[in-house]
Amino acid sequence: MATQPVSDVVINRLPLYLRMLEFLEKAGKTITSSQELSECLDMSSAQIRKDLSYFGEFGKQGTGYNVAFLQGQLRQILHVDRAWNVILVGAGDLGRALAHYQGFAAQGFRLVAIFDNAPKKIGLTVGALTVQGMTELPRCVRDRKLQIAILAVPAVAAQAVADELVELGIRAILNYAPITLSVPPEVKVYYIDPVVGLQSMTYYL
Amino acid sequence: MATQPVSDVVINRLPLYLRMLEFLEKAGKTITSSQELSECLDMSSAQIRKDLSYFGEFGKQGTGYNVAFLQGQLRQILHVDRAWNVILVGAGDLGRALAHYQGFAAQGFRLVAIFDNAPKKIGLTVGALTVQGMTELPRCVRDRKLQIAILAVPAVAAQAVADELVELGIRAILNYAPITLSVPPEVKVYYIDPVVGLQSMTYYL
DNA sequence: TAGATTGTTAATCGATTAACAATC
DNA sequence: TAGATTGTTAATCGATTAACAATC
Repeated sequence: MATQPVSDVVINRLPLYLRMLEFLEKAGKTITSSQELSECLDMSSAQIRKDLSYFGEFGKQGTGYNVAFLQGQLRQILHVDRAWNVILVGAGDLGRALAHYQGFAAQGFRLVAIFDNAPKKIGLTVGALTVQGMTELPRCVRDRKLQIAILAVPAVAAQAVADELVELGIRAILNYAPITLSVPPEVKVYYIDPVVGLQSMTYYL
Repeated sequence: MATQPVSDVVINRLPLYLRMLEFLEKAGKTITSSQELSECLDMSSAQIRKDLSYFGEFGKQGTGYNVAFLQGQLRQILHVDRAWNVILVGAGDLGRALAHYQGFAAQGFRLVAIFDNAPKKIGLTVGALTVQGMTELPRCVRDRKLQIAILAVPAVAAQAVADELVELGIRAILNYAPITLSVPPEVKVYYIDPVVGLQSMTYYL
């Protein structure tokens, strides 16, 4: 319940709680409990209560949690009670698919620019945006003080692009390139590699 | 070094080791060490040695690991020393992008069919495949004894589709739908939700 | 009130790491 | 041989859980 450093593993679960609360709200629920959440999320109720307790007291004994209230609290904690501008680097198949994905904007992540270094791709229209050359990237990031980037370039190019992004002030990278990036500790990287997921699962087959 | 149950957290790191070994091999390295791997992957060398030790002794004191040999061993352990056939359910923007992604086949995951329930989408050509209706799904999975599915349908449809896949014998689901699925314990689910990644990172901004 | 559920503690469980003998 | 690095142990560290007083 105090402001002590909270571990990564706890932080990574908060978005799952938030997502479930949105789901319950859509289903018309106004109240829930750590027990109900734990069943839906397949974890223990003690874990949910403990995770939340790092940030405050959000429930009522005997009753549980108000769905809308806890949602609001989680948004504040995660800093998603505001919109974030995001750039996308890489306009290949994956990059263009990500640019079309509605789920980002639906959660307050607004794609404001797309970059690629291939002359063929520069100038292409992707959704509401036009692909810009990498030379335009520094001004865009600096002028708009952007902090979040999505990286969807080939593995061989990823580290160099990451270096540039970090240099420009980017603090969070959603990395789709199948490579572990080397970045300073103050920069966060979240890795998405479907092949890693498949290879983990085949172990059990 | 024995065949005891190895924890999920260890299994999930093995694909990262494999990926790094492929990278080192491409870079012309024939030998590496737990130290070198640990620096590239940003973890401790002791952890890497311990993880590998659950499965055997793959290195040589004083020398390190043969890159090609360790790669082969990891492939065997993860059961990716063979090709796997995979189906994709959902032919929206995301599904079609995944169908075009070359990275699956490059690692031995062959997409053999795509399904969707929207009449508009059925019959569309996506890469080398034609979108089939969901009514065709049972026969495909059963006849080919498929075990792996990629789920790229809207959140509201995901649980119902997952139930059907499990019923048909699917044992591993790569889930792109932003929802926690309820499946029996013998079925593995790997979750990919970029919004969850972004929301975890904004906590630190 | 009786019943239910929180927030928190202490115990347990599991994962990581430091250190080093073995040995290439 | 001297130097290097593994595989493994034991210690440390951190995360999860069981349990319950507090209280709505």
